[in-house]
Amino acid sequence: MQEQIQAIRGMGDVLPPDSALWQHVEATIRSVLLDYGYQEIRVPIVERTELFKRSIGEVTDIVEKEMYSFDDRNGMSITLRPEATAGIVRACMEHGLLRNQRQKFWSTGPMFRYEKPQKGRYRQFHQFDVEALGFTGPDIDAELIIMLARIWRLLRIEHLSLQINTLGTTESRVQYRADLMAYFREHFAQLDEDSRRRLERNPLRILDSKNPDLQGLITAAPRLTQYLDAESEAHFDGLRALLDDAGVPYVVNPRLVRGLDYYGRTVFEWVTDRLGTQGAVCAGGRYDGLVEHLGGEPTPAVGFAIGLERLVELYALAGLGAPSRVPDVYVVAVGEGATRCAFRIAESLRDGAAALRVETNCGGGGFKAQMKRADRSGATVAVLLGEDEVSSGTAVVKPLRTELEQTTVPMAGLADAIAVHLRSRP
RNA sequence: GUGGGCGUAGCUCAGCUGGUAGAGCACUGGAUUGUGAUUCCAGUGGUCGUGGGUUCAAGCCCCAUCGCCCACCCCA
Repeated sequence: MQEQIQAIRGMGDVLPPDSALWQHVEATIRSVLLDYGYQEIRVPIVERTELFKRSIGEVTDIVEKEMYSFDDRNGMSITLRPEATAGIVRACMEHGLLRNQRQKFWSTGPMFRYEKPQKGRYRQFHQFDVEALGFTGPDIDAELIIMLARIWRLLRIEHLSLQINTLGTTESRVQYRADLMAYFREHFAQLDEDSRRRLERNPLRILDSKNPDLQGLITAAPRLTQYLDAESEAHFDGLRALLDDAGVPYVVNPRLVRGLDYYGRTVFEWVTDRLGTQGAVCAGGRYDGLVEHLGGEPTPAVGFAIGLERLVELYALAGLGAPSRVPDVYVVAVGEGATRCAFRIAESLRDGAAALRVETNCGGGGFKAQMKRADRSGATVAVLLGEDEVSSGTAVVKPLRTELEQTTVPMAGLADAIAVHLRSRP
């Protein structure tokens, strides 16, 4: 016997009934984004490895050990995208979409990161990504966050809290970073193993440490706010004012930093405590330096990514289900003549003014078996066709959700007879 | 990458200190010959993740491997 081929580690399937949950979550998000004037952009799942190295940063975990990189047949190194921003920015530059223009884009699809899978963390995962390019002021930052709050509200998702912070400009952060590094070097002996490792590569992350032994040291560390330039401070104040006006609650978390190098000024994160340790459902921020860094004109930009697996899981926990889509009619047909008749009837009911949702029995079976299927389909009424009906040109209409009696009607009156039952649907 | 737990029918699981597998749900059929969701009866379905090893004998023990789960790390 042949070995069963399994899915690749960390790459899951979405099956019914979960797929209905995904559909609902995705449709809700898409609809809000379109309403706010964001347009869809579709970019390849594979890009040149160089793009991600340059945009995400050479010394990040993502680039160093999490990318799915391959050589293609010409020996060019290509990579399954670990995130969406790089590809979208590349596309914008390539097609001249940023020349004196502003763009509001959204995109969605799978991302790939070679990590050890656990709850809320997969090797193939899905994001909804939004990028606003060419906007400088805090208004667009606020719009993104307010828009997200609306999405959560429409999905009736609770237990999500918003944290925001500002990282200031690149210049101010460079200074802060240097001073912070110096501070932790002075207290090197007190640092744990993780923090020592972070010290050289990303000292800001030490501030994020969960180790209780370090909290005193962290509290006494230099604060980014002390380094903020006036402009960044004003930008952040502007954002907060707009969020306050909109009634979107938030917590300013001075320790909130980002794993990707290109962020500056606004950063934000929606987190939950309901999904275990991988609690970041949506994260984003400003990356004013990225376009220039990739060789384009200096272009302000801000965006976010929603982790769909995590969001769907959170939605599932709320137990709200998905809007169900059941047929109006299930056509039961026993015998070859009846089957042919059933197909004609089904199509004409679908074509009719009422545009009925019709499921036709396929796969044969007697009346009993077909009635069972009709019931399980969730249909409101069953239309029954057998030898007798075919020869007399009639059909039986049987309500499945009410106690009303079934009726036998001539073919021409079928749609009307069905309509009666659909109106009295519970 | 580091640690811990788990892997028995499609699904949820039971299987005592090792003696070659069971339940519920689902599915199929039946309870007077053309009719569902209740009830009753019967049936299909598993080389116990995979590969080795120990043993007279392994689902239960050992090793390896694949996968899942949880935490660290990181992040969506």
